[in-house]
This record gives sequence, structure tokens and C-alpha cells, in this order.
Amino acid sequence: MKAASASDARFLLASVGGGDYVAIELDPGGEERERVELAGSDLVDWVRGVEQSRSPRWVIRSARELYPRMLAAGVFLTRSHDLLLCHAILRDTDRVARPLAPSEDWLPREPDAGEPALFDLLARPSGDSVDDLLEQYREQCRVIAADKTGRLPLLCAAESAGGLIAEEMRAGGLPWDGEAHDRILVDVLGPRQPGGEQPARMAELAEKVRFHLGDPQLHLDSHVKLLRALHRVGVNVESTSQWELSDVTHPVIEPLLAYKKLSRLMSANGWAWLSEWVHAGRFRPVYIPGGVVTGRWASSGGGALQIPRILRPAVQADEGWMLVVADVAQLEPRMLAAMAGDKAMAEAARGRDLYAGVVASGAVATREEAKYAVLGAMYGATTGDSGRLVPRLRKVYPRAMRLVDDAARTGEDGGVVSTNLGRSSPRPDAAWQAAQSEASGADADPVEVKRARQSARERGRFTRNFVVQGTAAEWALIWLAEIRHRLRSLPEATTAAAASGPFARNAHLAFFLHDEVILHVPAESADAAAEAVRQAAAVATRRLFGEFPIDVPLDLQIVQTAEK
DNA sequence: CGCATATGCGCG
DNA sequence: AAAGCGCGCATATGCG
Repeated sequence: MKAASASDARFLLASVGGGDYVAIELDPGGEERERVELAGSDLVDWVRGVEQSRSPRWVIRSARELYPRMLAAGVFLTRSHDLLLCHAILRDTDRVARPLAPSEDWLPREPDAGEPALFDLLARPSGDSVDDLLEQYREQCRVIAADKTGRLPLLCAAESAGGLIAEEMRAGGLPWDGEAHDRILVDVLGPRQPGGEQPARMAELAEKVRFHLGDPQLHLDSHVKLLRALHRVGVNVESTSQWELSDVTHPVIEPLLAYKKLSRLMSANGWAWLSEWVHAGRFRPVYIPGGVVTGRWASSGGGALQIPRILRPAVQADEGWMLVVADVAQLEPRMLAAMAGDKAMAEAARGRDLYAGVVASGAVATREEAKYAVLGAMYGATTGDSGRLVPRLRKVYPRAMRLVDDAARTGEDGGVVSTNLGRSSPRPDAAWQAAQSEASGADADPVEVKRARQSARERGRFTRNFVVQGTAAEWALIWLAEIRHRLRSLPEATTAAAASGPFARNAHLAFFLHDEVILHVPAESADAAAEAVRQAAAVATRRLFGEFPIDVPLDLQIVQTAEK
């Protein structure tokens, strides 16, 4: 593989307080070559110059803490090494004999509540200690270099790129049409009532529910009261959740389930959400790369990763711009097939629908069964429809099943499992281990034994899923990074500028959700951007699995609205 | 009153 | 308490 324009140049870049920065050029041995002190006002031009002439990797404490201010000032970083994100990986990885020493100093600090603005929350008022950064970076380089599999450099680079991308996506924002959102709400709930009162459709359903329950005063949002009222009319459910209610035949069920749907939309993504989270036509969630132990991203505020599909029509490109919407169907089982080197499963994964391939293999009769069987295999189902189907997969895909079964057994025994690139599961805590060894003693309390076995199996299901979910997260990270890389070489918009933000004339990533991306691109670049997304997916697959023949097909659309 | 926990449901 | 993974958020309720 050609190294493109990437260079070996490295600069440590630190915010030292008072809006000032220090940059240190590092030689290949990690030693200081030159130190430059920068006033905030010099930063933009200086970084831009170094980017153009040297194309370095910027060693930073954390993109989350540093990058928003830089983006606001128009500074883009092409490559980084994010010390906080990489610390978490290199502390836990089982790929080296001596991983990074854990340290509280290198954990992301939660922004304190009560501070005025996110900007200030993320800023470190006192600045970084340059010596501490340098020392930590050298330690991280030591761990990375000790990895015999040679995969940790890619993982750290991808994770760091994710750190930059998360901030760029927040800065760029997801184009969101508040009027379209409002129309959906009015359509589904009824017109907005003053003072946050229930809209008409909701109120009507609530009335029907109260009528059928014979209690005109009933407060439907209280599970306890609702459950009692249901029992009074002979609906003997154990909870008020919809999966249980939907099995019951009673006139109250239909309006109750409908009410719950509407109530959820109103409270989670109603007008209050709209006015809090959408400004100037953009939804700007806070993404937390590496926020999940498996390496998946989490989010904070705005429920970015839980936007209901019914609101997708509110995602609308600016005038003269388009959206490129792409997702992978069945990413996780594809990762499993490739990781395990399971040719039979890879064969089933050929083409767009892996589940159809599983049916064609003869393992199960219907697509629905294939889906439950495959999900059950990755999640560790043991009972029910799903659990009943899993053994059939063991016959047809022994290699893939052995991989997840081994991961589960390792987890049950208190061991550590790892993803394709070397992100490792956390060790069980001391209490867990104590409970396990206690339960294995001759005079163990049967109740404790049972509890210990159950928690061992829970951990087994976690590690079983960890290897698959975590490797899928790595594929997605590389996909993102490669998309971003390719978007940079697209021409600037000539016809229409986007509404706002640092990407007013540039195609940018606007949304990411585990196995799906939305790009916001000038209309004239839409085809090129779509091609970039496809190429990036192919590169991600090759980086992870080399020449192993695994299909990772994209559903990709160039659209004005993200409606589906 | 604030804070922690439980419930339920949205997303993958 | 979904038979089976990973999350975040709103709301109700219990505790101090």
C-alpha cells in the first residue's frame, strides 16, 4: 500500500492556558527537535502552514478538549494521535506483555454540570503540562511498538481520526428542517398546545384508555398506577411494556399502545427537543468516540443515536446540496465470518442479504429464522426461538460458531477477549472474581453458586458479543476515516454555500450511527462523494481482513431528504 | 429539595 | 424479566 501523502513528521500540540499553545516537533525517536510558542492569534496560520508543508501527525491530549476551539478558528487537523482515546486502548490491550499503566490523569473528565456553555466545559482552563504529554506519548509509542501483530498502530490511528471526526461532525452538524419536524409532530400528535398541554391526538387516546380502564382520573405515565388499573379490568400483565401488552386481547390495548408511541415521541423528540437541539438548521449532538467499551461511539445530549426513524424526513440538505446516505446491511455477522475465516459463512454473506444466504445454505428454512439464529449466535441466546435455532448454525458454520463460543467461554472463565485490531475487553472486577472463586468452594451456599453461574454466563454473553461488535466498530472507524480523507480532495462548492459552519463550501460527514453515515455535500460533488463512500468501505474491509473474500455491500442513496 | 434507582423505549 | 449484546434519555418514585 502506498503511503499517499502521509509523512512521518510529528508535532505535539498543547493548549497551555490563556489561549496560548505550544507546538513541539518530535524526531523519529520521539525526542524534542524544536519548540514553538504560539499565541492564539498565530495558531491558524501556523498550523495551516505546517499542514501544507509537512502533513504531520499532531499529538494532542484530546480532540474533544482541544479541537472545537480550533475548528471555530478555522483550523483543521488532518491526522492526530489522541492521547486520551489511545490510553484506554493501550491500557487494556492483551496484545502486549506490558500494557500502559492505568492512570486517572488520562481519563476523559466528565464536563461539570452548571457551567455556562459546552465550549467552556471542554476547555481546560489551566492548560496542558507539555512534559506530561510527552512522557505519556512516549509510553504509548512503547506499547504500540511492542505489539507483534502490528495492528495497534492502525487501531490508534483510526481511533484518533474518530476523535477528530466527532468534533468535525458536531461543528458541521446534521442539516435539520425544523418545519418538516413540526409538520410530522402535528400530523402524528396534533397541533402543539400552549403550555405544553397534551396535543389533541394524544388526549383523545388517553381518554379512550381511561374509559376502558374505568378510571377517568388515571395518570397514564405512572407505571404503578397503570398496572393496577389494568389488573382491575382483568388484564393480568406483569409489566406495562409493549411487548407484553401486545399479546393481550382487550379493548384497552390498542389505544394504550398507540398512546405510548405518541407519548414517547412527544417527550423524547417533541417541540421541546426541537427548540433545545436544533439551531440555525443544524442538529449538533455531542459524539463520544470510544464511549462504549467495545469501541462503539456513544453520545451525550440530544439522544443523537436514538433519533426515531419517523423523524428522518426532517433531515434535509441545504439548497444546492445533497445528502449521501449509506449503511451496511448485517455488518456484524459479516465481520464474524471474516474474522473466523469461515468460507461457508462468507459465501452466505455474498450479495446484499446475508440472511437469504443462510437460508440458501440449508441451515434454516426462512429468512426470519436465519435472522433469529444469527442474532442469537452473536448475542448468546440459549432458549426461545432464537436459542433453538443456534445449534443448526454450528453444523453449517463451525468456524464462525467456534469463534463466538470460544469468546463466551473465555469470558465465563474471567478471561479477556480482543477485537481484530487488538481492543481488549475489560478484566472482570475484583468482586466478580471473588464471587466466582467463592462459588467454586466445597461449602458454597447454593444460592451464591447459582448467582455466580448466572453472572459468569452474563459475562460470557458480553465477551461473545464484544469480539463481533468491537470489530464492527473498527470497520466503521476505518470507513469513516477513509471517507473523510477522500472528501478532502473534492472541489469546493461553487454554486451554493451551506447555511453555516466551517464546512460552508466543503462536503462533510454529518452523521454517524454504528454502521450508517450521512454526508452533506455540494450537489455537484454528490456522485464523487458517493464514490468516496464506496471506496472507503472497500478499503476498510481490506485493512481488516486482507484478501479474505468477504462482501460488505452498502445501501447508498443520493437524496435531498433522508426519508426512507 | 436533590440524588439514585427503576421502568420503558428509541437506536444499532 | 423478553429468549439475547451495546447504549441514552424521560419520567416516576423512593430515600435521605
